[in-house]
Amino acid sequence: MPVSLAISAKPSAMHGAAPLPWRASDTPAFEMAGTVMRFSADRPLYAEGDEARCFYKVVSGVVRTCQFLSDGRRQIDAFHLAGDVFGFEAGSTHRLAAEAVTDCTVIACRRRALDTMLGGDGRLNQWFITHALSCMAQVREHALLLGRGSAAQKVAAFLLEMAERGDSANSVELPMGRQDIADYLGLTIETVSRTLSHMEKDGMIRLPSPRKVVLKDRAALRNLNV
Amino acid sequence: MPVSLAISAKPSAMHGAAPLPWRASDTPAFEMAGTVMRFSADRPLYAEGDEARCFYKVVSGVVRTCQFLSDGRRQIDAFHLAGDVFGFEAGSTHRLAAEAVTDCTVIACRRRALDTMLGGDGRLNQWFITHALSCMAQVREHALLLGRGSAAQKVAAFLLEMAERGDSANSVELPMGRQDIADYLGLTIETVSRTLSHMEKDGMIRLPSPRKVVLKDRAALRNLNV
DNA sequence: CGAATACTTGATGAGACTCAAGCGCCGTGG
DNA sequence: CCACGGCGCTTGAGTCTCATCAAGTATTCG
Repeated sequence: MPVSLAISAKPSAMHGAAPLPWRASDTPAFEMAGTVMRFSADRPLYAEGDEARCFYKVVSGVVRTCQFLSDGRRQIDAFHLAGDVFGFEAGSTHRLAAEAVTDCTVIACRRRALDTMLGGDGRLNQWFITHALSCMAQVREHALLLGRGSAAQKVAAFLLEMAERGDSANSVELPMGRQDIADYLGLTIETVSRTLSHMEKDGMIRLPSPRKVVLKDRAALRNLNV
Repeated sequence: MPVSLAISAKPSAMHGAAPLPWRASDTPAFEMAGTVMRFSADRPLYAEGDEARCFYKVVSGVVRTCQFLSDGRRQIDAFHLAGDVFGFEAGSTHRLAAEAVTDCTVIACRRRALDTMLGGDGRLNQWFITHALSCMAQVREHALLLGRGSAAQKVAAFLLEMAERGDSANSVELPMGRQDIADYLGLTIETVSRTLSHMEKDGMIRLPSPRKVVLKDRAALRNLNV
């Protein structure tokens, strides 16, 4: 079931709320053949170490890429929303597992097909190089947050990121649970929960329901930034 | 003073001691014109925000890439040793500052020259894409260490990395001071120092001098790993 | 309605940071 | 040659943040 896979302008990860070095106009208007696949919430798309035959573009829903630590903890590397591309690897295997956060639809694209194209199409090359470098900047941002940020800084950065990636309204619907947030930020669910409660008490946010956050004072959240 | 800039097989950063998805045989045997430059210890090569006209390859000595945080702390992103390439950016400016750790010699290569070549040479494209993805994997590794590792895990990983990147002998000569190590690992100098002392007491390492470390029990160090 | 799941809240403790002092090395100057 | 000062590193004591352990509440779903 080959389907058009327009590679979008949006970078593939949610690593940083920082302004991205990325413009819609930078994106070449190329398309690639792919296969539509559906996954229901919490199903794996692929596991750590699986052969990296495909990379993916999210059509709808949310996907997380993550790795499992020797002590059983899990580090979520990124959340991938509609339009994001993920699963492109340097080596022959996936270094990160990918799992559906919500029910989702993705387009899978054979990597070999891309490899053959990469010799020829200049714009395609440019796009992938820029995409890779762009992702790297985001990973760095995330690394900084993980390594240097306090719990409050982490949660604030996360909320601002989610707001920015959504319709950027003040009301944010979180597609993932507390455990996912904690594993993304390198915290425990208790600390995430406490930090959110504390922010509500301080008037920075409102929590009409666990999954819904209203940003009341973006400036205050931003001021926490690393 | 144009000089040959053979892009080496070694990835450009010291982000993880993990086996790299990278073979010497993968490297295209292309060369590029560059300019030799020398810097003495602690001198900046470029600052955060500088226009990214060039990228660099280390000939000798050590360079660090880092960013400064709003509270005055510094995060070292990577140490670049002889053969490493760094300073290649997605956008038009350097997101990270680069500074000489020791006296060093680098080859600077104009980025524009590369951009024009990227349209044509397939292998060159491949190399850069792979290089970028490879670096990303290392940044991820570093992010994991920063976010999830204990002080002992961080220091152990750092020592193993340094050993692996050097001649891989058990005796490692550290080119940087404690503050650099601390800023690389997201710790304080006191914690780095204490951790090293503790490891010596436990018989994992020996410290003949502050800058010299002898790995006595690599397995024990590795067992600390995240 | 009841059970399971997700989330919140509280009490306690471990690990790393901060502040502060002390050590050792090296270069300078008397 | 030795005294001095500066710098990098080490060590110690107290504090703070976040993880852990443990209930308790809310929400969903059978």
